[in-house]
Amino acid sequence: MDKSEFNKRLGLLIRKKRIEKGLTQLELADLMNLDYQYISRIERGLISPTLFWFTKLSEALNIHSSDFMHEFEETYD
Amino acid sequence: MDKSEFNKRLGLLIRKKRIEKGLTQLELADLMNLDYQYISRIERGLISPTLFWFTKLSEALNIHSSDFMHEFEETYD
DNA sequence: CACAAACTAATCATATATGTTTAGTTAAAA
DNA sequence: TTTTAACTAAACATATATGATTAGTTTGTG
Repeated sequence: MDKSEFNKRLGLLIRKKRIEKGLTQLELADLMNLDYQYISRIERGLISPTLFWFTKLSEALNIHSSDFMHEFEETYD
Repeated sequence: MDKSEFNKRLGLLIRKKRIEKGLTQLELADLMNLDYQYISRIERGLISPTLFWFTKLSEALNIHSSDFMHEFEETYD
């Protein structure tokens, strides 16, 4: 899978999880101490977060990053 | 955990996994189509790879990235 | 010791992630 | 329809990830 498709699929899953938790982009961004435009870019697949930020994002969504990764892997099996 | 400590712990685990698989930094880098100095920097904790490259790295090491993350989480519980 | 493979370190370049601001769009609610 | 919250989009800046080269160090092996 190329980077572009990877990022798009990742963004869709992150958006799904955020909405399931009832959070806005702004609220999620506040939990991570960064700006919500960053969340918007991730969800639209424009960027691939570093592993450090992916872990912070998982914590903010109350999901183990390993579980998050597992669910993500299932989206392209 | 701050970014610096996060990266150091991640680097140590990646190095451990690479050596368990009997790969040199160069061989691992070749599997990922990038230069081995990049692997060196990750293992020394100088950088945090993007999620995309972390996934590629996991594939090259024949480990599910979710399992990799799970083992990583255990290093700081 | 000598030799070679593996790795570190430093530097410089480029690509991409991240920070910030502003304007515009969408969707829901009054 | 008007208003507002939520979001997208685009531009610009800075920080960091990634690419590449070169020199030096470590480590194992003869």
